[in-house]
Amino acid sequence: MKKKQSTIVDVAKKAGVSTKTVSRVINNENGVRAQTLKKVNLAIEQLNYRPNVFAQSLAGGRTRIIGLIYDNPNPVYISHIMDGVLGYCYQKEYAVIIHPCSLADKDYLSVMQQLIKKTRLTGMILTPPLSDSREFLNMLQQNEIPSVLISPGGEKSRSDAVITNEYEATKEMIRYIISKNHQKIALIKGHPEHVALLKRTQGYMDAMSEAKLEIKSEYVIQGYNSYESGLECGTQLIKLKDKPTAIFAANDEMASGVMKVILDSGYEVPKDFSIAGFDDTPVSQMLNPPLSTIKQPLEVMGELAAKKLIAELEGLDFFENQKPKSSLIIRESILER
Amino acid sequence: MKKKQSTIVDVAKKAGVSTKTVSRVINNENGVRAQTLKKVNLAIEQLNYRPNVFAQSLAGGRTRIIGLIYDNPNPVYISHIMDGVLGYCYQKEYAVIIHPCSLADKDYLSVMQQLIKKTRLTGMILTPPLSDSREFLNMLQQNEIPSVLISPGGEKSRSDAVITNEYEATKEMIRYIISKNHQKIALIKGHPEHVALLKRTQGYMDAMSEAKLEIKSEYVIQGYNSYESGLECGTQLIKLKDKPTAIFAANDEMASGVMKVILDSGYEVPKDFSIAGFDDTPVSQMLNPPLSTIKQPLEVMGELAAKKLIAELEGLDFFENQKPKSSLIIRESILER
DNA sequence: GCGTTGTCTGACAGCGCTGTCATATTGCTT
DNA sequence: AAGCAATATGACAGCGCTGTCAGACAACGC
Repeated sequence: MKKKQSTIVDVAKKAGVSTKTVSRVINNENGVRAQTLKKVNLAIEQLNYRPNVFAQSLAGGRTRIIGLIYDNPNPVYISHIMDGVLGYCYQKEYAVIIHPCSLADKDYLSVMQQLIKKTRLTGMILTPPLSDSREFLNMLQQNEIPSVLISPGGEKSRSDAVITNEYEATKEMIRYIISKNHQKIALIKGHPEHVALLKRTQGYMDAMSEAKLEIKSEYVIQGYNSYESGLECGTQLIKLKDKPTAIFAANDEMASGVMKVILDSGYEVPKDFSIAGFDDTPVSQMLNPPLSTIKQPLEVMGELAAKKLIAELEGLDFFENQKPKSSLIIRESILER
Repeated sequence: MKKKQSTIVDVAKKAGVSTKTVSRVINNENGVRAQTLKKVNLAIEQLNYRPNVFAQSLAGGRTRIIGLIYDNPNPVYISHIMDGVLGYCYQKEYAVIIHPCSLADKDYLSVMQQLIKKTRLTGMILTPPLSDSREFLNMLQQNEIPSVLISPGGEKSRSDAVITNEYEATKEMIRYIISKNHQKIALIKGHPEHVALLKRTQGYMDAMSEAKLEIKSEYVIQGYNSYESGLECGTQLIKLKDKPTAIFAANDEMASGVMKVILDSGYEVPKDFSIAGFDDTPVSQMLNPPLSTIKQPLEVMGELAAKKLIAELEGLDFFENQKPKSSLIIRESILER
């Protein structure tokens, strides 16, 4: 006795309507009388009916597949985002195609275009730094693929973006450091091509100005997001005559590089230098001393992105006015002077 | 002028055969004359034809979707496995559904069963510790879902598993430590429910025996894979009268916990204690001192798993007799005595 | 009451492919 | 050369759904 999945025909029969009407119901089309709606929904429930996605896609010419595209060397980052996206999509019966994409690859655009053709996906979620590639966005527009951007750096806020209070959080962190009587605070900037990280820079700048602290140009160093880059920047910093007493790095990797250099040079953290990072990667907890950092609610952000995208795909309005909040994680790497 | 995707009918016309024959060609069915095969393939190429997966699934009743299921707190681990799986599946035009699954969840089995029904996937790849759940495997068998297991701990080698030389690699690491004149080497065992990690334990045991070194029972401690667990185990170890001089932990998290405790207690690494871990998580490089560890070729393993699964799904024989090799990463956490 | 909108609902074709089964073709045997 | 099995190919229905369009029905004004 095989339990076969029931089909739209079964539901139609049971409800005493045509299959088309059932179709209308499952697609939330309007123009179905309330009474009919109820009948159909009842039948659906009783039969535990679930539309066959493949038939839907075949007939409708529109799939329920969205792409999650990333070019991020940090697996922890995307894996959390992913959790959020997957959770919501699963419940909404959308499939997710996860795909890497390297901006460094000359013809990444055509690769992506192929992906779209091949998988026939109907929407995309882009993580930084992809979310700042104008070309990419244009390509999507040309292909009529709706998209949602996670933490785009760009100008003004757009409805199709998920952003957090990175700027404010950074500011708060710098303020916290200042409150510990630090005045000479250095900044290691994020990769110049990751526009999103500019907000971190901006947060630093503004917090410093607010406190009327001088921003010495030699305290602001261009980093490139990697541990190695942190190593280099740290080296520069400790060579300075007038050394900073605290260092904020735009991500944890760089912060841990800086810490390493400092420790290796015989200085102590946080006694000689206080350090803070950004991201709350697992490393930050395990560093010695544990690193103070900023944690973004990545899973929530992923979920929100999925919500926005699916709402758009289904032609629904979507308002979620609160933006996910990052929070300070204070550990032992910052000391009061 | 819209460029429509060409269909099987177009190909059939162009090649002067029936659609069914084209279908046979794209599915590698046998019973097609070489000459016909060539004609059809030519037409496919010329039209840049690509079968519509949805139509295939609808008509054939068999999807080309496989599931990658994980219950692993380490995002880095799965993300590398994932890269391997995705890469191969993309090229073979299989879709991958990635889904978490918690053994701790009482009814994870029915959740998984629902997933299968809902997504109609036809094959699964399981990562540890899922790959050791007998129940899970039974359930899959009952649902006739072929599967491939990554690093199952169990008994003998099975054709549907991807394994590495964890045992040998651990042994090698212990031998290396011994070669640095250590005799008192402690082991922090992996989570008892992760059968796969037993191989690490076994590697330690055998390397010690081979070297005719005593395995003091107080040197062998049960860990639970987390950083916190490492903290505890480390505490136990340094309280010992007769302290070990080297400590091998079954993963990097625990190793870093141990290191933290040691450092906090005023001892030095590697001067007082040498330490080694397993996994080569990003942390291991950033620790201070950097941790010696063992790196598994996770991406290769993921790819291999996908290869095996797809081969099975398509009824092909698959022989790949070499198993992916783990390698020692020697950093500064081990010192010659 | 009747016509006239406007609102619901259903019949039906067809999305692109594969399974079944019948038919055509080939190769081999004698 | 005829006969037969083995092999290769094709016709056709149908997978489960949605789009189109026409028909049924309700509501409304006069």
